Amino acid sequence: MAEPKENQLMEKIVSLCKRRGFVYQSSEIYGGINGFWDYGPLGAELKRNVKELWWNSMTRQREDVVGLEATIIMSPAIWKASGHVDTFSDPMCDCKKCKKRFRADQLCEDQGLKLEKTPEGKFALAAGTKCTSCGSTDLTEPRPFNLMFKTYVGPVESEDNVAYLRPETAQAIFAQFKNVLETSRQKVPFGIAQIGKAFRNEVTPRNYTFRSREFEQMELEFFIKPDEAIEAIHGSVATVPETGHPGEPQPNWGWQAWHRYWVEERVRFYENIGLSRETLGFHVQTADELAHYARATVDILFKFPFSKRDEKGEMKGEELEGIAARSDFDLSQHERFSGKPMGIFDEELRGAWAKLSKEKQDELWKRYYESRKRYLEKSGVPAEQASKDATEDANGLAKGQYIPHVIEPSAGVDRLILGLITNAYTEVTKTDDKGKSETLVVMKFHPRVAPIKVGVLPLLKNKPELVKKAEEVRDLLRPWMNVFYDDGGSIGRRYARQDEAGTPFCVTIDFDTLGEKPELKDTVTIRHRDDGKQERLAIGELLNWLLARIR
RNA sequence: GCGGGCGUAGUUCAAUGGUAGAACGGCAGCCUUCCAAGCUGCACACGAGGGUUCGAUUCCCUUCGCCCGCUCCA
Repeated sequence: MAEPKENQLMEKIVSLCKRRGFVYQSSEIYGGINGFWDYGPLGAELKRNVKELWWNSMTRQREDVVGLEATIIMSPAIWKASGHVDTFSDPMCDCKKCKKRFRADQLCEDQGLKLEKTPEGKFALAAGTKCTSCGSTDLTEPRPFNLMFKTYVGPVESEDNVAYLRPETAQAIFAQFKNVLETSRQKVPFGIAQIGKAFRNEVTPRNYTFRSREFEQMELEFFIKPDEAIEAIHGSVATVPETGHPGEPQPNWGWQAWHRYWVEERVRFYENIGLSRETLGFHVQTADELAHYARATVDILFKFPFSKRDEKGEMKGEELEGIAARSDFDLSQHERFSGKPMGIFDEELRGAWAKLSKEKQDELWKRYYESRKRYLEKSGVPAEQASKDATEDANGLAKGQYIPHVIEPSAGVDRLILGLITNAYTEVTKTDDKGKSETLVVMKFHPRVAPIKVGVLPLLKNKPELVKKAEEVRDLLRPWMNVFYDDGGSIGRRYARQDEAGTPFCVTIDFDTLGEKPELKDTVTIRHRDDGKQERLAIGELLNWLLARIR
């Protein structure tokens, strides 16, 4: 019962987005292209506002985060180190009888067999592998399914110059970590933020712009000291409450406190742009969901109209952002694959270490050694080499050297835009004196993200004095915000148009503005989008009044 | 990628083997002293390609796209 209703809502939202110029299908005049979407005039403003708010709150308003803008195409070696070349290309095969599709490696494993590799490097199913659905052995050859978009650098298309469009922005940050550290005069703990396009050749793009093949990410990699270093310097690692914001960062925070901190910082961000806590959901990844290198991941979810309900009728929502504690995995991988040291030297740690008791030194040494050894072994380093390398790493720690750990809040911009749009969508049914009712749409965006901040409207179009004054007000506000001037049709129609665009305020220039009532000369009507209420304000106060509400 | 459904103005819909109408919206003009008022006029569509046919938007095939389910989602 609820299902068609939710689809209808989504359809209405899709129509509105097209009709008002928030979102269009990419390449529409050629029939479209699956998984790609364009933003129209209003959508482009909305998205720009969101990205600017993120960038501003993440970098400019903080002492400890700096920005980066890296290329989309990078050395393919980066994707080998990150694991994407391996994990993003699963061999798949189909059952020719019942048309089911399987991951070839899982299918073999389920039957106690092993996926084989031919000498040419192709995959082959083990003899006798059956379809787990219908039992048929008539299966297609396993075909690699690469989720990364591939291209060639240079005019010659050969395997030697294959490159990939980045499937995430994060890796560039790790790859440039040393450069940023050198040039920014930052010290751990600090972060590097980046906004940019990423590409994934999804099997099935679905749910409007939610899962698309080209999308934008806002990612922060926040580098912290390993807990063993914190303990060496401060005696112990701080514990913070499991819920709520832990407050201002403290020097004795370990990864758990930082992780907690970033989850709450991110929730604050969403609240600040109009997504209340009630519209959000949280998913704490369980041990078996976590990637092997991750210590913890909390997903921030948003309840979309297409989100499913569970058996209990509860809606969890879909992921807007994941905040992952990724240990020192990423930098370690790049150190191993590039051969370039990714560790840093911590003067404070070296000094503190020397003052520790032998017992404490041994304990911390041992713990660091174990965690490095675990990483190396899981990454395929032979046991003997792993323990040798881990010993070296632990000896390094004693001299003040370590590879920073990382907390990664990684958000999808386009998902957030869709969340803001569905969250803003409101229908208002009005009945006039004649009993005729109609449903109007009001897009209740937070003024901070609204594409148009203010509509400037002369009450009547055919009175040149009103038009002239309105144009003056428009020009007064225009350097400060996105203003929309409209003199077409009745004033009510123009209000309705701005409601659909989500414009929080409209300024109307009327005869009192011109001095019909002398005491009201040079004042205007301000009309509020969400309740239609009006107030009167002097033009001289207008700019500051608006700025206070849109910032 | 598989199965099912669907593609007609910007949007929502209608009709038809003889090349299409409406409502709303848009634009222009008139009018209009605060919430999609009114009048006049204008523009705009059969997703694409092929086939059958004297003739295809309509029937058939292919393709692209959208929706639902499966699959996938580092």
